[in-house]
Parts: sequence; structure tokens; C-alpha cells
Amino acid sequence: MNKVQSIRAVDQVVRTLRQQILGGVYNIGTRLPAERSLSAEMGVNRLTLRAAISHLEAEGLLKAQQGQGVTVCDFHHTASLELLRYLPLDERLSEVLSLRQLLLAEAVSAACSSATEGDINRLKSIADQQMRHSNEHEFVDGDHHFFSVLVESTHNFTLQLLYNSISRITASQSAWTEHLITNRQQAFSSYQAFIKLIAHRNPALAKKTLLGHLSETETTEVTAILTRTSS
Amino acid sequence: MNKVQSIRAVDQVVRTLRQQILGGVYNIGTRLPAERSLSAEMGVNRLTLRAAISHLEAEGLLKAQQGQGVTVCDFHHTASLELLRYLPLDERLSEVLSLRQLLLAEAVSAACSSATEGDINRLKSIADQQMRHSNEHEFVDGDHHFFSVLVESTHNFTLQLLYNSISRITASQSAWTEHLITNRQQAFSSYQAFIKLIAHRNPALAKKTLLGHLSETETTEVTAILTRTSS
DNA sequence: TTGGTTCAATGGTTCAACCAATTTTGACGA
DNA sequence: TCGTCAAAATTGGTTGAACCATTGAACCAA
Repeated sequence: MNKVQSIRAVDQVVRTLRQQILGGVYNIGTRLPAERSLSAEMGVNRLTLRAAISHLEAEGLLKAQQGQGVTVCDFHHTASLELLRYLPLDERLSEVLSLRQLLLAEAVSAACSSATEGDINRLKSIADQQMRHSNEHEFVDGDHHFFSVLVESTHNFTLQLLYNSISRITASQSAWTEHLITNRQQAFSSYQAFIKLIAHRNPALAKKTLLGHLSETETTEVTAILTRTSS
Repeated sequence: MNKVQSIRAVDQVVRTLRQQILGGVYNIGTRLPAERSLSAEMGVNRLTLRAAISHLEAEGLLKAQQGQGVTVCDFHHTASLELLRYLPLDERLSEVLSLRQLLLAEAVSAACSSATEGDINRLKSIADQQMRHSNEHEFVDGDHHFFSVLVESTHNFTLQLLYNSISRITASQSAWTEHLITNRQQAFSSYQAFIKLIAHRNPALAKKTLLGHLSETETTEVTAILTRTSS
């Protein structure tokens, strides 16, 4: 039933070139070898190489100009978050998780205002399903589904696009799925906490809670909300 | 001195297809016309169309599969923030500016810990230059430069990539540059405030300040910091 | 030195043909 | 009638060769 991974030559070229660029084989601002020689060198047709270059242009790694050549962009300034899918994330995992937390704080806060009752019921349903999944793969998928629906229920397209990038980054990291699986109980608690915060319809309080900016009186209030039995 | 905008056929095709996809001409999940017929219809060679498709695949709008055709992706789930460069932003401008504010809060906070004295001096220098620019274009560029350096001084690559996307979105909106020009004084104040917050080296306080999560005592503290004459 | 011309190198585009995966078709047999 | 499977049609993937358009450098003349 599974689709065979199509091993398109152009994908292979994209992968190789991207790796070389990010690995510093071609310095920023320098030119790639001419298409004719590079395609020969890589054992692929010039048109195939060109398709790959077109792809990498969209990623902000290359810029081609007629008569001048293909130059390597300074991806520190031209790339987007998507780039992190293709970089070793070991050192940057904390950066990404920190940004993810920031996004979730904003999303839950926004959802307090924007989520419909239907949205909240969907979230509850997914959270319930999550407790019944025995398969690890299903659990990871369900986790992604939960947060996807959470972000959708903000009805904030900008946040959703940002979440897309972040979820693709985490999905590409095995360390993330492992962490998720070994901390299932923590995940369940998060689902419930997020749902209760949204249902309480207090955007400011939700945001402060997830950012740890609560005052003393607010802390007791939040504790009351979270320990309350859900209807 | 200006480079002539190369009017590559492939860019035109990319633009047209993107507009049609986002405009709903091709429904999500449906197939595009076959390459052979579509290229003929658009008056361009099949290879040129393929380069455009390769580009749009990288943007997450299309997915080609051999024997099956080119299908339109659900860009709500497959695109990234970069997509907003190509959408009318009128209704979503507030979403983007809100995210930008969130990013700046995080960046200033992070810079409190990570910025070197050299970083801070660079920021001061740029802020000074900004007050001397008479040309509107130079001012807008300088504003972007200031925030670019600010984000760089966090030494947080993830934040920088996110800022790249956001700055490209705002740069594509004339409403943004107009707002910037008519509120120059406000911009100057922001520069100074950000610099002082960073120099004060209190990440938590900086973040709360920019998010408006200050307690009463913290408010007086911040006021003291901001009104203090810079060294 | 200045200005323009020529020329070589490079990316951009097109054509025609063939390969490979998928879907559709329809004949065949149970 | 229904299901099976092989052939055919459709679709994207790749290739080679050729030519166009732009750029920059080398060269030459005023």
C-alpha cells in the first residue's frame, strides 16, 4: 500500500547541492561551476541540474543570473525556518523548542478568543484518542494532530504557517519523537491543560501561564482552573 | 546602476501558477492539467513549465508524481510563512505585526544574555545614523538593518531565520514602509528603548516589558531604566 | 585615458525523443 | 456477471543538441 519513494534524479541533486552549500563547500557569494560543467561533473543532464537550481532558488540558497552565473546566497539572511529541516539540529534543538513554546503560548492565548465550541470538542476528542493509542507511531501522529487543530482553532493563518514550519522541523528529528514517546504522561497533562486554559476564555491569563509570567494571585487562579474536573 | 529585472519566462510562469493556485482556480487536492497541455496553453516550453513546478514544489504549493500528475497541495498545511509574501495582507497585517512583536520581545530578551558589547555599539551606531538620514528609502533600509543586527546579536539562528521571513513579508507591503516613515519619532524611541533594555542585561524584565506583563514595581523599574541618559 | 567593439562564457529557452511509473481499458476466464 | 490480469494510454522524468540573451573581459581606436 505504501508509495515507493520516487528517487528522482533532481531530488538527489537538490540534496547534494544543499548539503555542499550548507557544508561550506561553496563559500557564500562565490559562484557555482558553470551549469554545463557541473551537470557533467554530477553525471546528470543540464536540464535536471537546472530544475534543482530552481528548487534551491526557492529555498533562498542560490541565485542565478544570466551571463553571470549561479551564486551562493548568504542563507543567514535569505533562508527561512524551513532550512532547519536540513541542518543538524543538535545544538539548535533548544532554540526550536523555545520558539515552539512561544508559539504555543500565543496560540493558546489566541484560541481563548477565537476557538469555537466545536474546536474545543475536537481537541477533547483528540486528547481522548491519544490515551487509547498503543502504537507509538499513531501516538506521535496524534500529538501532531492535536497541536495542528489547536493552532487551527486560533483562526490565525500566520500562526498556522509558522506552526507548519516548526512541526516539519521537529518531525524530521528522531530525538523529538523519542522524547515524545518517553514522556507520554506529560503530553496527556499538556493536552488537558491547554484545553482547560482555552475553555476558560482568558487570553491574557493563558499567555502568562505558558510564559511563566504569573503573579502570585494569578498562580492560585490558574491552579484552580487546571485542577478543576472537566465537564 | 540598477540591474534590469530579468523577466525570465520561468518566473512569469511561477507567478501565474502561484496566483491561480492561491486564487482557487485549481482546487486543493485536484490535479493540474498535464504538463504537455499546460505548457502549450501557457505558450511556454514544457521544460520551462517544469522548472516553475520545481520552484512551486519547494514553496509547498505543488507535488508532482510520475504517472499520476501534479497535484495542488493544501497550502494551509504545507506552506510556510514565506507564502504571506504572495497573499494580500490587508486582513492579516495585524497577525504579522503581532508575531513580529512577539519575535522582538524574544529577541531583545535573548540579546540581554547573548549580545556582546560590540553588538550593542553597532546598534547604537545604527540608531544614530537613522536620525541623520533625510532620504526616506535610506531610513527604511536602516530600520531593517537595525532589527537585523538586533536579531543577529541574539546569536540565535532560529530567531534569525524567522526574522528573515517576517522582514520579507513587511518589506513587500507598502503600507509598512509608509507607516514607518510617518512614525519616525516612534521608531527612534524604539531603538533607544531596545538598546537600553539589552544593555541592562535583564532578560526576564525585557521580555515582560515588551509583552506588557509588568507588575507595578517592575513598571517603575523599567521606567527608570528607559529615562536614564545613555552613557 | 576614454569610449566603443568584439568575443567568449554563462544562464535561458526550445525541440524532439525516449524512459518510467501510474492509471485506465478491456479482453478473458471462472 | 464478476473478478483478474495484461496491454495500452497517460503522465511525469530525463536526456541530448541546438540556439538565444545577457554579462563581463579583452581589445582597439580616438
